[in-house]
Amino acid sequence: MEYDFRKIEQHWQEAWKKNGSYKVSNESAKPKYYVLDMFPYPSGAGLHVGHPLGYIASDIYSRYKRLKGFNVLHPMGFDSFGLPAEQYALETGQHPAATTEKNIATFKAQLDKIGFCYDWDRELRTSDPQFYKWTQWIFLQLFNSYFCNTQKKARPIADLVKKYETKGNPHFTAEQWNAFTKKEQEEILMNRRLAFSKYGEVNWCEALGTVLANDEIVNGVSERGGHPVEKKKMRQWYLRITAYADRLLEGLETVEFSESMKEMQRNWIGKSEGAEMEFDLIPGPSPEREGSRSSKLRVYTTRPDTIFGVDFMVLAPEHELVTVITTTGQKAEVEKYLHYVKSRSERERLAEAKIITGCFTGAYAINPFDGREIPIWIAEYVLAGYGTGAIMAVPCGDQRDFAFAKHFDIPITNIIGSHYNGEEANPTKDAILENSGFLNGLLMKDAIVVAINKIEELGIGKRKVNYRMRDAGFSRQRYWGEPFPIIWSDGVAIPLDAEELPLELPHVDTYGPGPEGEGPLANITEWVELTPGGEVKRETSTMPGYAGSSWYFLRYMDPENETTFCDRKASDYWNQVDLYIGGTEHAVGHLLYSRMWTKVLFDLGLIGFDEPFKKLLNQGMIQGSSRFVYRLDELVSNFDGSDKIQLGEYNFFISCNIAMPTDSDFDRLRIATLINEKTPGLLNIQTINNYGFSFSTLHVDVNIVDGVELNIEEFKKWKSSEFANAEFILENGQIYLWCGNRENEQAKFNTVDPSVLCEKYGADTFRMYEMFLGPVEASKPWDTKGIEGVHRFLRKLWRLFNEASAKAGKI
RNA sequence: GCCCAGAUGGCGGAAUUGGUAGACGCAACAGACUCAAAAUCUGUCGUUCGCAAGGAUGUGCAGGUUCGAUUCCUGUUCUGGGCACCA
Repeated sequence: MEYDFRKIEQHWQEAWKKNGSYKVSNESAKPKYYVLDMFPYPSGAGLHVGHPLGYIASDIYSRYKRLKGFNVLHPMGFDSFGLPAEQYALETGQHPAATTEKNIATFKAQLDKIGFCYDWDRELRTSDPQFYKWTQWIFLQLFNSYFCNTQKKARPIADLVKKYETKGNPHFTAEQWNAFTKKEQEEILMNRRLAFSKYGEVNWCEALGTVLANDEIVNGVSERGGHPVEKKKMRQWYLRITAYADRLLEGLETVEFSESMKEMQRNWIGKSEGAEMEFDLIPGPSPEREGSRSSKLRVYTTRPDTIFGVDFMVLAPEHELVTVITTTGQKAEVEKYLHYVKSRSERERLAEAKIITGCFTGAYAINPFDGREIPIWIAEYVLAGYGTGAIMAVPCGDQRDFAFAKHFDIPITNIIGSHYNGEEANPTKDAILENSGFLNGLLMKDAIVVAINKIEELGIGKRKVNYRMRDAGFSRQRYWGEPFPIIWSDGVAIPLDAEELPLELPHVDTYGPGPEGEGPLANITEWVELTPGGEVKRETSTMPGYAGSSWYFLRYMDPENETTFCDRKASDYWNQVDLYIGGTEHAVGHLLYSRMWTKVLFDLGLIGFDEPFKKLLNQGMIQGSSRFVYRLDELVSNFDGSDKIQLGEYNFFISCNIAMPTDSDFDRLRIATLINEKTPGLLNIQTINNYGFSFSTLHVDVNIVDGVELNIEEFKKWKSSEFANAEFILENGQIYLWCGNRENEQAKFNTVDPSVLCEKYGADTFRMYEMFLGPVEASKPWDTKGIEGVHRFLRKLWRLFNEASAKAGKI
């Protein structure tokens, strides 16, 4: 009996649909199991073979658990708000809703071909008003909550107001609070809300016309497109994720994520424990310093044990004390340096991190333990935004301090004896301290605590924990996102009532930015201005891409509910996602945000668990295996390169091993001879050895390649017959191609549409082949060739089974 | 520089409470069917010595523990990923 996969698969896919085989109920006596895929952004390019890897793995596991007697929730939906759709709208004028709708249809058709067991009745889209109604609602919960530092959890802001009204706080009494104007009170409350608004320096990207989050910037340029990013002051919304830093760290102990994933999150949070301490400044003769409010310098250090090794102080150039302490003598010098720093973009600063720059202020600080006078410098390598923006430099123990001291000839004190060799700093904690006053003879590890205790005892500093993570920017100057349910009146943010949700995204005619860097919504005056003249107006930013994805896993549990985001009964039943599968690229973005939202919802008693994902599996990337063809570019004289003959226009394509033999230099004479066979007399064979060839490599569409052999006929037709007149220098009658692994990208012509493979070999072959490539977690190159073997295997299996059944008289 | 993960045939990769290394697939080679090719089927397939039977050797490298190590320990090299003036 023939293995007619088309008939089999079509029959069953129809049967599943007709019978609603994969419809899941929230009422079941069976134990539950929740398997979730990171939902895709429905891009215009459709699915490629890299997408389904995780989906197939989760689908197989869902089916397995179902057969094992579990009630399995295995839904799919679309992360349909986002920048690309808007970019496309800007370019083509089509409404993002329309293109998104079309893209989703393509995705669903492709997914259906692969035979997944999703319960499509639970499908959701983040751009659907019935979905983002609840994204807005949760935003309001964040807005109306604060983080209680005593209970270490979120509580309604009303509790805080009550406390202020009756007891006040260290900065004001209850009476003072009650006497504040509404606006003043709101400003104070804004400092505590979990979703809050403030003027802040944001990463503004001119080219994209939007503000970017820290994790959307790589090496000072935008992750998408590599555009320059600059600092700009704007009123922005933020999520107070830093309040949850400790709980986000602790929570990692309770979940099954890969060690590297946990490590990435820990690095991002960047917790460090140390001490903040104050140094007296030497009162000098400079008249400019008279009347300055502070004569202390506060630094942050994780190594208070090295206090006797401090040879200089460094302030960030932006530090407020810089202008205060600079002496008359150094003033010109410092101003010159500050000017230089300002002229450098973030990008240059990062790129040229190795260049040591700095400037002496002329001022000194006093070491409280030995009275030494310590020169104070300013330098770029100290960041204004971390710690106190000032450090105590210990050159014998810190490499950067060491390099700085060497560069500016600052004498170095050795406090670690033979552990320091004078050649480089040694950051050890295992040395016995010397030249260290009351710490002499102590092991550094032990001295840390001794030093902190002493510092606290003397009242010159205290223990302090620092985090690298900043509060998450939550505003985007964009159209295609959730509108904020916020109205501004006299500078006070007023939340909409829950009954007014969803605040639907209005239609716009143009997607270009509004005035002063605002989003496109700012252009719709009639929507923005709620009173004539705009005294009362709507917030015009929209929420970022991670808003919807921070809680979507809850909505799948109860997708139709019109009265709440997710019924407590449903979330108690389905509880955490038992298995979450997706790519590593969301390690610090999506995963941290959804973990935070979950904790807030838990704190407010809206759900019963505080970690969203119990087990996380990161599927590896399937690298597109790109194919390149060699094209002859030019002939260059060996002697001075002055004599060039351009050959690009002839479109000579050369087989891989002739152009780039692995074991020897290429054979000029042979190539020249072959070329002259095609175009007689083009090259002078006699002098050919005085020349060198140069080649370029072109990406070839992998769909017109059989393994490493080019399909020449198809190639001539490719790209609207751009290479119709090309000449081919063959090897064994073939053009062999060079292979390289690249990311799957349309521009590199290395994407394979899974539907095509399902059509040709069947979904079962395709699914099985993806699993055969190796462990799901590993990254691996895609090679369509091996799929044949899996297909043969299934055919053999089918035949064996049917023959055996026939013999047993069962068929 | 720091952190994490990994290294097994020509290739993707199996195999761990420590017990026959190389499952399954790809590629390659040989055979069957065919006028022929494709498709399909059968067989061989780590390296090495041997006509063969059989032997030696072999899981990045160097050691160690053990009756026995791909598996455990120490050191080391390389590869991939992440972070990086974070005091």
